[in-house]
Amino acid sequence: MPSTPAIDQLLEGLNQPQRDAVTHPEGPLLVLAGAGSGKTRVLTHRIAWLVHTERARAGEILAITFTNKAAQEMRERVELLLGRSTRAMWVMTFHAACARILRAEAPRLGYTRQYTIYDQADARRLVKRCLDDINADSKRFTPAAVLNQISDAKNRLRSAEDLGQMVGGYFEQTVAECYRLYESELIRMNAMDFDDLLMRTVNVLELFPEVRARYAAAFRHVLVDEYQDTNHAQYRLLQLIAAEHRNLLVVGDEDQSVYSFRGADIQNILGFQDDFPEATTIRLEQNYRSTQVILDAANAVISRNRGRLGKTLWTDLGEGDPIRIRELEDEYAEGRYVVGEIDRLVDEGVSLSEIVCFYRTNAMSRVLEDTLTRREIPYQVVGGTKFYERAVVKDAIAYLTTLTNPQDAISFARCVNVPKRGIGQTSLAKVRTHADTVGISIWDAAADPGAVPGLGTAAVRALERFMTTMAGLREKVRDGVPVGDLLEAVLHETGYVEALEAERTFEAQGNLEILEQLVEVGREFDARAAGAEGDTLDLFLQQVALVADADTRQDDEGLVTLMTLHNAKGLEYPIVFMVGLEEGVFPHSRALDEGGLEEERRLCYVGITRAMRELTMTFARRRNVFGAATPGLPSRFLAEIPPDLVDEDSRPSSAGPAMRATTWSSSQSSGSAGASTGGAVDYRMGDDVVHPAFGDGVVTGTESGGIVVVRFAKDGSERKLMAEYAPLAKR
DNA sequence: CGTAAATGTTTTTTT
DNA sequence: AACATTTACG
Repeated sequence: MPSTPAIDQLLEGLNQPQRDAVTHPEGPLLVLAGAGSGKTRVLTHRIAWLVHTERARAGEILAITFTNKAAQEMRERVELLLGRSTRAMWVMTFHAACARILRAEAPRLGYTRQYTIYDQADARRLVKRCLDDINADSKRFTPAAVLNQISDAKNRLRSAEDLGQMVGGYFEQTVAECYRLYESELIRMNAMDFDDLLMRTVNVLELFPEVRARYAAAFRHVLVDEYQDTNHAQYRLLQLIAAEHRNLLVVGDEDQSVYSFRGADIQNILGFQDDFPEATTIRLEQNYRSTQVILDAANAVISRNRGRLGKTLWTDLGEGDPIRIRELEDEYAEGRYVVGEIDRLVDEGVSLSEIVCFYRTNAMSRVLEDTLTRREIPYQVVGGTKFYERAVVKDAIAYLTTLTNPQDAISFARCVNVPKRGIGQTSLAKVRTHADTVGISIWDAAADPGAVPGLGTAAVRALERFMTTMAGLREKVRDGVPVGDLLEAVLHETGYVEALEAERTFEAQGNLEILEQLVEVGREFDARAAGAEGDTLDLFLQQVALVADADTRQDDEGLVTLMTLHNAKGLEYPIVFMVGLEEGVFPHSRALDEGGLEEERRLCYVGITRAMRELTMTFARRRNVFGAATPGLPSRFLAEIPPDLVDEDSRPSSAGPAMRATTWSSSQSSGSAGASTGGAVDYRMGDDVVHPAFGDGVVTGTESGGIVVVRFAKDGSERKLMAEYAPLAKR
């Protein structure tokens, strides 16, 4: 029997709970998977098992992952297990699945199949325009903040009307008004933002029962990874699709929920048993990744959180090395320390690809990058300025978008005068107004520039030339020219490449190389999509719009990896550095303001549990924030790690107080922490002081850890300074 | 209309 | 400090 050994193979090496999850017969299943407990294995083996035992055909499986990269990896692993293609399987992110459903169903909502997907920058630009249109006070209503509010509403499946009807003050009503206009603008331009992809899919499924029935029947088995990070729209989507077969398998860990700012609702995983009373729950608590010391530290930190389902990780990998905590002078010393350690590790035979450095915010990567570059250590940054967010790439994409979606005024505006063609803001505004008044698309208005009132003859001629070029390119789109060739044609016929070449700068050269990469991406897409139907350009644009920075990570390269803690989820590295463990940085001050301490702690838990063998955490006494030196105290998370797990000796920074890992939490209460610095001055409320940068001030308070609060006369600002280190003097 | 200077904004995290 | 947007001027 050929099937028996294969099934054995599928279950081989799995522990009992993993095996139970993989062979779960039918019905809802909740897998609470601690960090490093092999949840990806469970998911891949489960899918393979379903197909292999003919409980589902490939096309009946919908598997949701958090990133495109994870989807791709999952697909590859399932293919390896099954030994056959998984093309019919839906293995993708929520957003990609929704985009795909909407490509088929969006016409029911008044969109065309060629709808544009706006990224956050596009969306913000549009919100800004809407705010201007409704004359909102630009001081109180920043586009980013309002877009956040709109995004929150959409993630809760609330329409602009819903929001307007809810009682609320002036602020809420203005947001609702902006939302209403923003929404009608999106529809007019045949565009959706990221949140729309989810909400519109839910709309389609709710409004058209026959559509819902079709997808609900099609997906016999639905599997969801990182369930703790789903928001309400995603939750509702799963209910609509999975309520029938009830074969919903969700895998998650409430301790790793770190996306509440994106609307993720931890209640989704905490309440799964209430939603599906017949659900089975399986816990995976054996960790196959980290040493016991690392797990003990992680367990100790996360145990401070409330409202957990509760689980304790264990391993049989042995104790391992203690966690190293290091105090550095500033972020440069921190960078030098980390890079020095990397050097040492490399000498010991460690591969660069085994090393990762995590930080709280993207901006913190720069110092590390500089230091690595100086020491000539190759590295990769995951996140930061993403390929598809580079201005040149967005320009090129805007051209393609304009060609396929002529209603998209944002993309049109982006490319119409790049390179410079003499069609500036004033002319563009006239065209736009004309289009709005007559009720035609911006493309149609521009196609007949003579009819636009008040447009100068030079602008008319420029527009005519531009539109002739674009019309020619549109012919190519109609003829089904491959994406790679089309991109090439666009870049040359519009004069884009020539303009860059004429610049003759180092930067322009780099941009040209980036564009070559983009053309290459197009060609690769063509190669893979060969034989598909005619509208490959739309598919390409859809795919490009949903690429995330986490997807750009490379493995098996001789590169050190740098990334934010948020990007770290789901990954593991033998050697982990966590930098910037300072109050205000991590936990981030803004998160603290919003009551997000527990989420910050979960983020810390995620970081710690990425480490397999060695974990080093650093903090700096001084850090430049917004270009100004800011004193820092060790993060409270450091004090939450039991002292006996920490290596306390060999402080790299000779200067400064000899704070021990075990003592900094207690020493914070004494006014002059650390003691050993000479000349520590006691400040009292009301003392007149002077600061070289901020000028004269008066002490308005003192806080634990040797912090004085000073109000400065010059700008009336109140600042917290560390009495010991700040260049502050009594008068 | 385009350039350069001034001004404002940003840094929390992302599909 | 870095970058985007707005303003002033040629």
